Amino acid sequence: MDWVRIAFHFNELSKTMKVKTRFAPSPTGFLHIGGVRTALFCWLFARHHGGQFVLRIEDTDRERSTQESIDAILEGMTWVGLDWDEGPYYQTERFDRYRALADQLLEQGDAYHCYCSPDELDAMRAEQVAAGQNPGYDGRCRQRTEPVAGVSPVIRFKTPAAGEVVIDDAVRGQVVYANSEIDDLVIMRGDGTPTYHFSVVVDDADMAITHVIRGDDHLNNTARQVHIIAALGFERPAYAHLPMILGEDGARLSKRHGAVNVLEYREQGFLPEAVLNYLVRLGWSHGDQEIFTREEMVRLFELDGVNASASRFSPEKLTWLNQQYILQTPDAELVEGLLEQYRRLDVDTADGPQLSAVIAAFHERAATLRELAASSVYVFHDFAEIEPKAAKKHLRGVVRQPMADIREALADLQPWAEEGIQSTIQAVADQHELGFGKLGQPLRVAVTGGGVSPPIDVTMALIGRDRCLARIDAALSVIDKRVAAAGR
RNA sequence: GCUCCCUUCGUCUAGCGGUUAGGACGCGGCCCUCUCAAGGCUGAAACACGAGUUCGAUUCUCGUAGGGAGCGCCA
Repeated sequence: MDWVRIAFHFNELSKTMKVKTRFAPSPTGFLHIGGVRTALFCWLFARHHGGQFVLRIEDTDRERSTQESIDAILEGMTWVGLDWDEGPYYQTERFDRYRALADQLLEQGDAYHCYCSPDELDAMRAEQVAAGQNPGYDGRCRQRTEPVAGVSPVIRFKTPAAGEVVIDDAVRGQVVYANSEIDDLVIMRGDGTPTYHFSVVVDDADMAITHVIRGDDHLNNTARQVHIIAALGFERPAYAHLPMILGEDGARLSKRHGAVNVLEYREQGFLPEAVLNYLVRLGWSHGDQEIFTREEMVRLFELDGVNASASRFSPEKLTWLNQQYILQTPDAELVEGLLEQYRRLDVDTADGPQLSAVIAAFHERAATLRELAASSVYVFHDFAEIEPKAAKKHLRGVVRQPMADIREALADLQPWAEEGIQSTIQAVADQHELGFGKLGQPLRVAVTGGGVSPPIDVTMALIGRDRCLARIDAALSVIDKRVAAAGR
């Protein structure tokens, strides 16, 4: 069966030659989340086989390539920790090489100059579509012998007119194209720069790429590239075309789908490990396993676990995974990222408890570092006012006396620690014949300004004695005002 | 329009001829509980449709439908 043959072919390739993959983004924007998934699979495959991973910047389109984009790509790759062994290479530094090979094709008779104008080409395509044909260049300049004055010609590759191309793809199986469906594509622009189809082929060969792993939007392109490879006498790499990642609505991922720039996830308080773990499960699986360490991913990743159908991006699941990672990551490793989030919130953490203690107390109720920071601000800064709803519900006359008793006992508590705080509250509750919760919640509101926090003893231990006493005093006066108002 | 690819719960997926079709996210319920979480248990929820092949199809083949991609002097 074809499948078996293809799988065998892949295994043999991996064994006999050193595996080398590449990620080749074009610097026309930020590093896309879909691009990261592609890079991840390339990286995993290389690492799994003890091979090399190359980063190549495809910047032949000088109109749209920017240094800013290059920086964003490098920063994004670094953030998620997909390290490369070679590169980054830049295609703009290799123009001489492309020109030389284009000349070679010209001499061989596998390419020719084309003088057609854009208008002429448009008209031709319109006609073809009207006639129900697959639009494509009809090769009208193949026979031309005389240059056209004033036109700097492009170079087109001469695609075989008859026959077919067969591509063995590691995820698609065998895909066949009739050559009649493939037109003569432009390989060199009028200005002497190469086009994508030409530069990829040359670079992949020059850089000895063994496995081309890329998005399946390139599947159709592969047929044309394979012809160029043959004409140049290069060896064909193995191919694996990955399914696309769609937005939540099933449409292609784009800016309107929120965060598509990886670096935005960093800003939102996601951990790179969580992002990678989420992405690896989009189009790849290993039985029922959901959580993979980086080492596990490298050890378990294989192309035969990659499926063929497109998947949708689910922010909910990413968020869940991120929380799992926040829960599992040693507190100390979270400190740096958390500090960055406090900085964004303008929170000064100098006057407060150790951040690792804050993390330990808050991590099970925060899905992102951003949430973790935002929900713990009161540990470092006083709040402007108590949430009205929480105050109304819990700061009542009945808790005035017990709360005052607690305040008094707490003032002398030694040491200021969870156990003592807990037993103090319990003692006062017992004394007033109240359940712990009857006092815990009002205290929480007094001390945090809201109704949600870690356990009250933990929370108060973190906030510190001085702040707690002052806030309880403030709450007591809120109660007093309220009682007075009610009594009037 | 033409060519190619894809199709299991709402979503991500397991399954590789015979299963009560499994797991995860999300959603509902219960437990735990000083709040909120986390955690545990639990419930609802899927093989797009139609023909074949076969003793037997979610699984293999072919159609149909739906979705995606490509068809540039973009990558």
